[in-house]
This record gives sequence, structure tokens and C-alpha cells, in this order.
Amino acid sequence: MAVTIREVASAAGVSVSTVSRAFTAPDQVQPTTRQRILDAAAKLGYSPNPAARSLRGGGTGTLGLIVPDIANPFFPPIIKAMQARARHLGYTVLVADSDEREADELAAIAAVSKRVDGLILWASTLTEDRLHELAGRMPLVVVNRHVPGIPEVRISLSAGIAQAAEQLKAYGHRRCVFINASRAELSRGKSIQESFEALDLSLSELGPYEPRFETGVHAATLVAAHDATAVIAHNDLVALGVLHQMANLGMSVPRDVSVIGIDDTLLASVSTPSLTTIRIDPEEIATRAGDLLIETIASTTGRTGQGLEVTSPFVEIGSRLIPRASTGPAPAH
Amino acid sequence: MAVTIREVASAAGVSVSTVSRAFTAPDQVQPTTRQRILDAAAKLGYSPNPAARSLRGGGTGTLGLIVPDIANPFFPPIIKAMQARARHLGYTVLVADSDEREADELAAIAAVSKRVDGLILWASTLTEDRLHELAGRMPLVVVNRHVPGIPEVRISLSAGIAQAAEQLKAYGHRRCVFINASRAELSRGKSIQESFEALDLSLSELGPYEPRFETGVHAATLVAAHDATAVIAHNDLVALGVLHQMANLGMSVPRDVSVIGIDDTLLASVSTPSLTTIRIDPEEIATRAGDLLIETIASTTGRTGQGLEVTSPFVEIGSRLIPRASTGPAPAH
DNA sequence: TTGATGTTTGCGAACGTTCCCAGGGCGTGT
DNA sequence: ACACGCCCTGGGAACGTTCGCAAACATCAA
Repeated sequence: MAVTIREVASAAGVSVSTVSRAFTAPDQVQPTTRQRILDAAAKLGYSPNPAARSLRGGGTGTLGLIVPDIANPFFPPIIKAMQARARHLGYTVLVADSDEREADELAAIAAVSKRVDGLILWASTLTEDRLHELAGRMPLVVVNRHVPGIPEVRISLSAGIAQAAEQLKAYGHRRCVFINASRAELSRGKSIQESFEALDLSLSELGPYEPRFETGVHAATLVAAHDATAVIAHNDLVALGVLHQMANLGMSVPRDVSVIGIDDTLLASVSTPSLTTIRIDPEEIATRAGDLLIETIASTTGRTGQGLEVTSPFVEIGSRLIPRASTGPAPAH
Repeated sequence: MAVTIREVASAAGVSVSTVSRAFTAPDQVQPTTRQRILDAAAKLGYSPNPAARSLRGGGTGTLGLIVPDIANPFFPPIIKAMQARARHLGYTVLVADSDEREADELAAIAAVSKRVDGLILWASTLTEDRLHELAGRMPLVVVNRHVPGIPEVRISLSAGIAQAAEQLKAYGHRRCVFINASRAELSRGKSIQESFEALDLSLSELGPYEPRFETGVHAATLVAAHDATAVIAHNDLVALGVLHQMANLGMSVPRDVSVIGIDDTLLASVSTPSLTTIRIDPEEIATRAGDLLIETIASTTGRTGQGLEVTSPFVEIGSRLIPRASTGPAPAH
């Protein structure tokens, strides 16, 4: 069996209370006693039982993260970064995915909710009412979703898009196409439309389609029909579909057409040609979302998050263009 | 506060024991009573507190999975599949990564070990002694690692490699290159060497390098020097590096040279040209590893895994060739 | 009718921890 | 010398659940 606090106590010749304090409130116990306890604990290989701790009411020390799809290459770096951040703050992260179906999301929430101190819901499919109800039951942070009264992290593409528009403009492009493959109501199209208009670039929108490779393949064949010389895709995966089909059609990227992705996933850096894309920094978003949740937890428990400065319950993450080889000067004519 | 078993008990007019049994041993309680309890529980929104459960000694209902790198595109589909399998069997999965460093792996193990019923260690960096010690303390399954006496899942590439060799042979290739980018002692090279020899194909080995995109880029320039017409890379990522550099060198794939990857990650299916690769089925490996762990847990606890047939503590996962567009006939001469 | 057997239920201890409360020791100001 | 306060420590209840034990009741054979 695992070694308990009691064994450490008798080994150190103190009571269990003192051992407990030696770990949770080190300054309330005399340094010499404390050292004796720590030594005994180390020798016995003691570490506190999280189940007992959380039963007593101390929280679980775990954050829940529910993303649409773990296998979507956009998320793994975020998960990884959040793990790192959370561990640094003494938390563990429990990840699950919703497959973008409400039923699965509810199942995932049910599976993790009792094991975590709070939940980060990424692009939740739940109704606003349900989210409010959930937020009443436990600390909640939503990402890529706006629900009044619930702490939120939002990804803003506008900076990256503006940079993309600038680059295309500078390269002499005039007519562009946006491939909309968003299944959610919040399309990236509106923001793009505005940025391009501001620079006097014509932009046609294709779709909406599903955010799949084949969508890019399909849409690529339509680009020529729009007489466009640049394509901006809903994400890197779709952009790769475009790249693929352009090659099939005997067109050269970026000589004949420029292609821009969104997300800066691994895909973008290893494609041929490498993909110019709009980057959303996974570390930043993971850190901000994690911190926001911990802060929300702290404010409900009263227990203070260790050294986190107070932030607004609304956080915006920026983006920027990562120029690579898939964009270049517009063809002469 | 959350609703407890006591409230359900008084609502249903029975004792807490009976409520507990209604959930954990349904056949020990009279059907009518049981129904009354279930109704009350549903109305109150009761669900058992996992912390209390595991404190009492019932296990945590969680499996730990430690992989080298969550962001490596090979793992997300495996994680996803294991989550699905585990949930189906009433378990949750807690994932962490080791970054292939012993210190980080130990930290990850420390962080999760008290919260899980057992651990799956993927390509562990730990010494055999440490692993044995760990296995003595909790149920353990290792993947891609052989330690006598510890349940193991091994990935066998031989079938896929044989198919690859066959295909290259049939396409008339004679001289091939293998890019070794394994940091572990167990290189994929030996198995490959054997398969190719068996078909009378010449195989030169490059490396060992790090398993990175740039490795492929670098190695590609060496292929011509070996007078080879086919490349088999340590994994898809390295293969994409080869593809990338071949394009830079003005060589066409598969016209001038054929390229084969390993793993069949998302990368392989969306590259241009799409990548012929050796597939390891993520669902199979996740299922087998998960089941093996649950079984190991059951055999130590005495608690029987729900309806899993007994398997040997050694499981081998096969592989097969996924032919795509990066392989083709050898150049005429 | 009686004893044996089986089914359904309740009581209460135990899991490992935290934290409130109280008590003892010691220094300080009067 | 006394009272007061502070620092350090120990005792013990509580968290929500499971499970061994035994009581209550029904069934059935002799």
C-alpha cells in the first residue's frame, strides 16, 4: 500500500496535523520540525493522496479542457502548452474532445466534470442556457465562443489578416478568394472582407464547406474561374488541399497563384512549398486560457491563485502573418 | 454544493448503503427499490463523487498515458482512440508527455501516478530497474520498449516493410536508401535491411539523425550520391523533408525518385504528392494497449475488467503499406 | 411448527487528508 | 509575580463513498 501521512508522522515523531501543515502551510511549523518531517517523508517516499485531499474539499488540482478534436493538428500544441503551464502552477490537465457534437460534448463534460476544479470549453456546441447552468455549477472559461457573463478567451485574426492583405497588396495582387469552411456561425469571412476592402482588394467568398483537405482540392478548381491570383483558406489543412490541386492542374505556387493558410500548424511548415499562414500562438492561448480558469477558480473558492495577477474576464489573443514560400508576386498579367 | 448519496437516500426513503448498491451492484437490490432510487438520483442530478470512491479504495477509474510528445502528429489519433475506448469501458484517460527526457518523464509520472489506476509508458526513457520498481508499485504497460516481466505492446513494422520492399521491387528499383532518425537504440533499420536483402534490393543507411523535417531535407541531397532511386524515411515528417528538398533540387517525385514514409500520419495524406507510407493503426494500438492495462489492473485488484477476454501480456501490432502517389516506377536509367 | 436457507436492507467503520479548536510553553510589559 | 499574547503543536471531526456484518423477513422442507 501507499505510505500515508500517519506513517510519516510517527516516523518524525509528530502528529498528523503537523505533517499536514509542513506541506500546506510551511511557515506555521518550526523550521527544525519541518525539516525532520520533510526528511522522513522523503525517506518513506510519501506524497499526499489527491483523492483524500479533494474529498476533504481542497479541490482536485486538475483543469478540464474540452476541445473539438484532439486529432486536429491545431490542438496538440495547445494541449501541450497548457499541460506545461498547468504543471508549473501545480495543476494537472484532463483533456477530452467533443467531436463537435453536442451529445459527445455532454458526455465528455459528464466524464470529467467531477474530477476537475474547472473547465475550459473550446468552441462549445452547447446552448447558451446550458453553458450558463454549467457555469453556475463550476468555474468555466469558454474559448472561441461568446456568452455574456462567462469568462472568455477570443482569438482575433484581424492583425494577421491585415498583414496578409498588406503583403498581397504589395505583391501586386488584385483579386483574391476566401475559402470559407467554418461550420460555426462565426465565420472568419467578415473580418477578412473588411481588411481586404480597406486595401482596395477584391475578395470573393467560396463556401461554406467543411474544414477538410478535399474542400481545398475542390475550391482550387474554382479559383481560376474567379480570375483570382491569391487564395486565403479557412485553415492550413484546406490550404494544403489547394496546394495539392494546384499542382495537379499544372499551376505553380506561388508563381501562378499565392496561397495563405490560417493557424500555422505543423502542416504549414512542412508542405512544399512551405505555407504562408496566419499564426495563432499556441503557448499564448494556452497560458491565457489556463490562467483565466485558475483565476476564476480562485475567485469562487476564495483560495488565491498563486501569484497570478488579476485579469479581466475577457482576454483577446492576437495573430500575425508568417510569410513563407507559398506567397509571391502576382503573375505579370 | 454537489448532491450526495445521503440526500438521494432520504429522498428515496432508503439507507445510503442501498443507494450505493443500486449503483454498484444492481442485482443485490430489489427492482422496485432500485427504480425508486434511480428516479430520485436522476431528479436530484446525483452522480457519485469519484474522490470519495477512490479514497475508499475503489480505484480512480482513470488510466495514465505518457507519450514522448503530444504534438508529434503520430500520437493525437492514438490518444483520441484510447479516450474513446476507455470511456466505453468506464475509464477516463489522463495524458502527459515526457519530451523524451528522463527528468520530464519522471515529473510526468509523479504528477499523474497518484491519480490513475495504471500507467501506459510509451517509449520510456527510464532504466529497466526504475521500470521494474514502478511496475511493483502500480499496474504498468510499456509500448515500444522491452522489459522482461512487464506487459508490453510492440509495434512490428515487418509486414509493412515487406510490402514496401515488394512494391519497390515490382517497380524496378534496385538501390534504396534508408534514413535512420531514431534516437533510441531500437532502430528500424535492422528489420528493413533484412526485408530488402530478402528481395535482393541494395539498401544504404544514412544517419542516425534526429527525427526532424530538416533531417529529410539534408538527407535528400545525399540520395543522388548513393545512386539510389528510392528512399524510405524513419517517419512521415522526415519523408516530407525529402519531398521538399527533392522539389528544390528540381527532381520529380515519383518520376525521378520514390519516397516512402512511416506512421501514416495526417501529414502523409495531405502532402503533394501524397505520401506512400507504412501505416500503424492508431485505433488498434490504442485499444490493445488500453485493454492490456485494464486487464493488468484487474488482475492485481482482483476486480474483473468488464468483459475483456484474457490476453497474453505481450501484444504485437502489425503494419501495412498504404500506397499513394510518392512511389512509382524506377526511372528508365 | 420448527429450523434452515436465501434475499433484501440498515448500521457503522474505514479510506487519508485538512482544519478548527484548544492547550502548553515562553517572552514581555506592568 | 502576574496577566496577556504569540508561536507551535496535538486532538478529533468531517468530507462521500463502499463494504463487512448482522438484522429482518420470506420461503420451503421436514
